[in-house]
Amino acid sequence: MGTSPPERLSTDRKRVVGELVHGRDLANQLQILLREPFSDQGSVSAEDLVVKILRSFTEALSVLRCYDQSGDAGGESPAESGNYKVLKNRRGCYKRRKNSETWTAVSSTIEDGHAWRKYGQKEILNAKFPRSYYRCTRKHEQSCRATKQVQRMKENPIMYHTTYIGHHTCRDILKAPQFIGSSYPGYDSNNMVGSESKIPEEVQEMKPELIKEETVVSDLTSDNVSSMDSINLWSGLEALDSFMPAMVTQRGGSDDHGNQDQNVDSTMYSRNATTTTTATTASHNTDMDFVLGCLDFEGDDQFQFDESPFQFF
DNA sequence: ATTATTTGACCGCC
DNA sequence: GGCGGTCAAATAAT
Repeated sequence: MGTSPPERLSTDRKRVVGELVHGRDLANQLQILLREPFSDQGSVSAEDLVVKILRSFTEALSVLRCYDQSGDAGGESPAESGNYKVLKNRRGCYKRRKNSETWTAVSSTIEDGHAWRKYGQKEILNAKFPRSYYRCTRKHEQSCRATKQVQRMKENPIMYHTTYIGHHTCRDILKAPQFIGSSYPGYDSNNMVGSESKIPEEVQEMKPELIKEETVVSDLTSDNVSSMDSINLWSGLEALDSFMPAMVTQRGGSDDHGNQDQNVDSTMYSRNATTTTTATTASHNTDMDFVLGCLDFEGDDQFQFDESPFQFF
C-alpha cells in the first residue's frame, strides 16, 4: 500500500532474485536426488522438489509480469481483490476488474502450498459439480489479491480444474504441499499452520486412490516471455504429457469450465485462440509452462529422467 | 473466543 | 434477465 514505486521495485527485484535462487537450490537438490536415489535427502521426495521449483518460478514470473502488463506494479487502489474492485461497503456491491493474470491447472489435489480461504460456492450452468471460490488467507493482512476457483471435472471427478487469478503478493509459503498420503516431518515452513487445515472434504475423501501428483503452473501471459521460448516449450510439453498427468494451460475464453471436461486431453492443451470475450486476460496463446520445459529439457546432464523416480504411471 | 465455512443475497456483465 | 463472482451473516469447527 504505502510503498513508493522505487521502493517497491527494489523489493520486487529482491523477491524475484530470491525466488530464482531458491529455485536453483531446489533444482540442485533434485539433481542430487536423481543421481543418488538412495541417499537420503532429508526425506524430501523428488516430487516435492519439483513442486517447489515450479512454485518458485511461478512466483518470480508473476512478479515480473506485473511490471510488464501495466507498466505500474504499484498503482492499484487498496480496495481491490482478485480481479474485482470493491466500490462500496455494501454487500455484493463491487465492480469488476478485468486485468488480472489468470492461469489454470489441472490436478488431483487442490492443495498448492498457499493458504486459501473459501468465500463462496456456486452451481455452474453446464457443470456437474459446483465451483468453489477461494481467496488468499492473507487478503486483509497483506492486501494479497490472489484468488482461485476450483472445480471438479465432470468426466474425471478425481481431477480438479483450478483457475488462479492474480498472484500472491503476500509472503505466504506456509504449508507443505501435502502430497496425498505422504508426510514430510522435516518440511514445514514457518508460520501458521494449525488453523489452516482446510482440506475440503472433497479432497479428503479421495485421498486413498490417488497417485501423488500436483501441478503448479506458471502464467506468463503473452509477449513478455519470448515467444521463441514458448514455442520450444510447447513442443516439449506435448512430449511431456505422456507421463505428466496434470497439466496447465493458460486461460482463454470464458467457456472452458463448463464444457471442457468431456475431453480432457484435447482441451488441456487448447489455448483457446477463440478469445472473443472477456478481457479477463489480456493475452492469448503463447506463454505456458516454461516450467514444464525446464523439467524436461534443459540439459541432459542436469536432469536425467530416463529411469525417472516419477511414477505417474 | 477465534477462525473458517456455508449459504443466500446482491451486483456487474453479457 | 440470466449467469457467474463476491459479500457477509449465520453457522460450524477448533
